[in-house]
Amino acid sequence: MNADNLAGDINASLNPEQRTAAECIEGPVMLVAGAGTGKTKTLIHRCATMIKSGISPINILMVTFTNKAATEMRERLREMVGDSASHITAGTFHSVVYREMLSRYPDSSYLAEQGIDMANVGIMSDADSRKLLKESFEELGLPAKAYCDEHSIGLSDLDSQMGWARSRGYSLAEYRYQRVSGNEEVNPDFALVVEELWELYSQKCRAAGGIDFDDVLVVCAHMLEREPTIADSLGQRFRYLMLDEYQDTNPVQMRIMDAIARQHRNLFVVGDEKQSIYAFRGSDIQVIIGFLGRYQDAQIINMIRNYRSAPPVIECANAIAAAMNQRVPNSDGQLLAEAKIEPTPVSYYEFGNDLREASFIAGGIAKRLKAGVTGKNIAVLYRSRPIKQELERQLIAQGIPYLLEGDTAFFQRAEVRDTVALLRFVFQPWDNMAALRVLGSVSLGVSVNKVNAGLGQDSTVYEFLQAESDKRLKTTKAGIAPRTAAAKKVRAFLDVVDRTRECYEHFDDAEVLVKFVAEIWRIFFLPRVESAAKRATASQAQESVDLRKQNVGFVLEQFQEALGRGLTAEQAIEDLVLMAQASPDMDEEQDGKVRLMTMHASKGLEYDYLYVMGADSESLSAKEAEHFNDIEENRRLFYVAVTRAKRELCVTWSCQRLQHGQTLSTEQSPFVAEVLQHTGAGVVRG
DNA sequence: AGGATAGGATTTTTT
DNA sequence: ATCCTATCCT
Ligand SMILES: Nc1ncnc2c1ncn2[C@@H]1O[C@H](COP(=O)(O)OP(=O)(O)OP(=O)(O)O)[C@@H](O)[C@H]1O
Ligand SMILES: [Mg+2]
Repeated sequence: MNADNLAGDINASLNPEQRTAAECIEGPVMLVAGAGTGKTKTLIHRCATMIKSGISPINILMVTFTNKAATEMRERLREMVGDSASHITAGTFHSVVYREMLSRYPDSSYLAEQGIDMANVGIMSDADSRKLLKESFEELGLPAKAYCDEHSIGLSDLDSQMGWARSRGYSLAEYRYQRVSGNEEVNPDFALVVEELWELYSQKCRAAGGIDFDDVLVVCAHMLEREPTIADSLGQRFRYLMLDEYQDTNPVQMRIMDAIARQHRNLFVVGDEKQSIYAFRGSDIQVIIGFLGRYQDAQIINMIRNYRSAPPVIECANAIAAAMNQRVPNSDGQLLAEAKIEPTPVSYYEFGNDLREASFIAGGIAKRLKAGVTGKNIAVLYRSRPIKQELERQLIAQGIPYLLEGDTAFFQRAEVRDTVALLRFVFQPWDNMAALRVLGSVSLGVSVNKVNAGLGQDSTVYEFLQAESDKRLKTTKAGIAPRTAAAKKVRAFLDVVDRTRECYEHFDDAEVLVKFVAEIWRIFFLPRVESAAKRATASQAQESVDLRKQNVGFVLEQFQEALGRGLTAEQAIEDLVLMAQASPDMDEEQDGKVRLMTMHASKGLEYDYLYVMGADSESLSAKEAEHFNDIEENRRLFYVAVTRAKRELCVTWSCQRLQHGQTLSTEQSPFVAEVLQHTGAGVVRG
């Protein structure tokens, strides 16, 4: 079949390299190119080309870095090919692996061996796993504790080691093996403590009926490698694999994709090694750098034409790229400016303190808005969230509407987590984590400590509560004694929980179901919220109760909406846990709001007017110079940040700023210095 | 059950 | 400096 005839018109807006990539659909292909060269655009066109040429969308798997990116892909694809776009599988590694891989092969012998029964296991939220990890840490044996004290090792050190090992695909057994077999990379005493923690933690996860985010991927990788028939069956379903942001893939994710592509080898990856910025979370730049080694017949397509940014921005980006040391071979990493945008020089501003810096930026934004620029076309990027504090104050003071992109505060709120826990408890009574959280937030006369003390192995909190609800008063009279007060309360609670679940099992009415859950919350959770609010001042109190009610209502609305889309209750809960759901301010009018986000969160996005703030030597450099990669990664982060700009770019920093209540003296970031030297640009002192 | 208080953390993420 | 949490106390 000739792709040109069928797809020629849809790819008319592509340049020759992009077209080659979009129309080369068999075999391994890597599209590796700098920022703004149209990688993501090409990916979407390639998908559209395949569908137009007769490939069934159900055979296409597209993996993106965030849920939001997946939604946007599907949306843009729909514009090109219509409703068949909704039949492709698009999502993050975690959601795709959990839903389409682990859940689809519950009879896998590997899963059975690992004691994972997909019918009674749920994906655990980050907060849940952190809680279990902390408990495990406290239960470490005395020698381990002594070792930690002596070497001032904290939970975070052990956690990041565990995270690193699992991002590399190690199971506990394999991690232990590499210590026993004398791998020198990790201190064996340290590794021993990690193993002990890991063991305790896995037991707790199993007892809680939870599988954590890391394990979703590790377990899947092992399952596919141990049972190639499963990998091949997935390969038959997903005949075409596509991955965006390949530079931030970790080795387990790589193994999963390689396993599925084993037979057909139709693997299309897209990325830019100069934008690899998630190593702290296990991503490995070597995955993209080593692609050609793993697929020696792969077609490699490079692109250097940037269609996003004005020439001065490109000059700045090129200067940063020129200083990089970890590069894909056969390219100098330099971009050519193709966008027809009137050039405005990049400006670099140094301020005496963070206050002046913030008010300069707020003032600049106000000017642009006045000139008619829409808020959503302006963004401010920073390395870490505290950097933006002063700016937020200024924006509020000046009445400039803004939006924190990538903010998850909503899902961290107590009442939101309570509501999710309640949903989990209602529809997955075996979920002990959820049950315990519910128990801690309602007043049933049964404390969490009591349950923990009385809970036997292999029994659920639900069963424990059932037993509690049948406790009788001691009585000398014959006949059945009445229930204790606590037992009555527990009984009442379980009754309504059971009735709700039965309603779900027997009727298909999401609205009634959600009304039931809302009612449970009102009866059992609200009183505690109200009494807590009483202690605050009267006006604040009512506001906070109302806000909480609203938030609970919002979560339930999302849940109902997910059920309405045909998802099961379990899947709708997964959506909430994976935070694939919207947060409440998403249905407000957003276009007028200026965007504030971390540099990490800005990956893949673009804005007409861009401020990169806090570009100082403390935030944006390598503090621990012994880690060569940290320098490289921070430089890449700066590269990602500046390459978001379309028209104008302004880089700012201040010589003094407040950190943890103390004044911190800083100077310009070394990466800024590199750019200034390379481009000959000057600094304005504001 | 709920309040007070001491102690700890305080990049980057949302999967 | 400030916020959060765990723990102890009432
Ligand atoms: N051939 C082209 N002609 C005109 N505009 C293009 C072309 N290719 C891409 N663009 C535009 O350039 C911009 C950047 O494209 P895209 O986001 O796909 O780049 P990218 O390589 O994925 O960038 P990043 O590395 O930042 O993710 C978009 O606005 C896109 O519409
Ligand atoms: Mg992109």
